[in-house]
Amino acid sequence: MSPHQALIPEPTPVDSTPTLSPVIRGRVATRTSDRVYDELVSAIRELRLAPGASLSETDLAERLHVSRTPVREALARLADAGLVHVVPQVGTRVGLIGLREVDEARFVRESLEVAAFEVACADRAPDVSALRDLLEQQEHSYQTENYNAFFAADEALHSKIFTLSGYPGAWQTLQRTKIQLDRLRRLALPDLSAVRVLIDEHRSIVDALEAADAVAGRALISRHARRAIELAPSLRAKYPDYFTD
Amino acid sequence: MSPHQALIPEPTPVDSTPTLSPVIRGRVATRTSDRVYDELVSAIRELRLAPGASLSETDLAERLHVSRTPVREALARLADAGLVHVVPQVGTRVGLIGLREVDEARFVRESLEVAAFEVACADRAPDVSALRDLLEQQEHSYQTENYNAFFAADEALHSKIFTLSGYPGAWQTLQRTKIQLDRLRRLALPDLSAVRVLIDEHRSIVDALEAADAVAGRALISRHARRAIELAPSLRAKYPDYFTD
DNA sequence: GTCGGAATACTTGCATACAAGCACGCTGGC
DNA sequence: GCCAGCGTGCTTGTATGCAAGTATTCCGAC
Repeated sequence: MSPHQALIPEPTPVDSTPTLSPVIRGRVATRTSDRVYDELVSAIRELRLAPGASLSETDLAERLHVSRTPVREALARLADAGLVHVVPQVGTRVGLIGLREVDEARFVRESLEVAAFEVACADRAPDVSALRDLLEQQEHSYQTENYNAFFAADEALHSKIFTLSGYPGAWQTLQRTKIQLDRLRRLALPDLSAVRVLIDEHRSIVDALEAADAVAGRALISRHARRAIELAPSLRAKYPDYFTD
Repeated sequence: MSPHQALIPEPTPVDSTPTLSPVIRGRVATRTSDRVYDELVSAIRELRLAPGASLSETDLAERLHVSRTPVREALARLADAGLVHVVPQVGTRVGLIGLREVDEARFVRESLEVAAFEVACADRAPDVSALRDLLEQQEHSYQTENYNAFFAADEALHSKIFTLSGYPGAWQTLQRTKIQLDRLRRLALPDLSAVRVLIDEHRSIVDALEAADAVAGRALISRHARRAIELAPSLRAKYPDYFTD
């Protein structure tokens, strides 16, 4: 039905301790609920769970080798974030990509990143060395066509700008609303020329930050934030079932 | 221990259907989990549950006449929002008012409201009649010293600005992070002169919006957003147990 | 062939039981 | 009097069972 197959994990036929796999993503996830939540969030963001896909608590529970309880708690948090929609006695499905929500997320992202950029400029000469390193990583990811690595370096760069502004928590806030945009970008992903454009824009933004040019940065970030959303129409034509107004 | 007594509800000695009270806050809350969540959120925001207060799932469950399951789901969502902190096998406490978090929330609020204001100015002559009505309500609340009514009208006014900007969802995003600020303001609440200042600032902001003066509005909103946070030091001196860095 | 109705299978919501772990207090020894 | 060690009680985490409701599907009547 889509190029992004693969539900969540393998059925995991045999395992020494099937229900206990406490270590996830480098950190110790003592709570099974958190493990399920992390798994579902990344699956939704990476489109391994397609927009509109039906979810069943019992199905997820046996796939993940846990009971329904932690699955339910994870789904409750996801529903709170708007990533899934739960209809009592009917079913649970992954939220569609709402074009209105996407534009609102764009607005929030643009507003916060511009503000963070200006603050970072106001403070003394910002240290952009870490940003330069991330640009190098992005170039390397571009040349090796490693989209996942590019995504990670992209996230890290934008996050770093908030760190430089002195408001790293704002990035956490932003990430909550940004997932809609992430799914859109992930849909448009296998586009090397688009990645080229993004990297060049990143470089311009870093240059403006190094020069503490708030005016230029504002325009650059504004345009950069609108990149993803301008792909929406063609993507909706290609994957009409994934979208809603 | 504090002027904000009252845990959550009354013990509710007798009731025809104790576990079933589906109607809450005007809307039908079919899910008990949602009812508990709404109750806890408002209790935390209104300081009926003090920062740092210990919560027990079993205690909450029997107070609300429900089982632990919906309480746990509500707490999971609250923990996701940073309002409570759950330590496995130890306990759950209401999150303290983190001064760093408060300043970050101020940054997010200021950034988004300034951006929304500018967008609202850019669009043709905005209709400020609803805002004028809300100003009248605030004046009335001021004269009758009805702080809760003022709070509601205050919220409505700021929300309305986002509606006028065309990004009403950004207000939802903002509310998530704004709760920290709300608690701070609630602590400083019984201060009539402060309310006077806030209303006057609101009026100036509405005037600037009607005149589509983005530059003036930016400065006004920026100052307005910093009002709450400048009360932090004295409040921390008064309620040291409620705060953290 | 088509339409209507009832039974069935599935979904989520809630309550309860059991398990594991930490903190505190009490008791015994020194 | 003080300290160490153990036990009890509390906490949250997870699993399971039951209830209520909806969608679907199958069967029968027309």
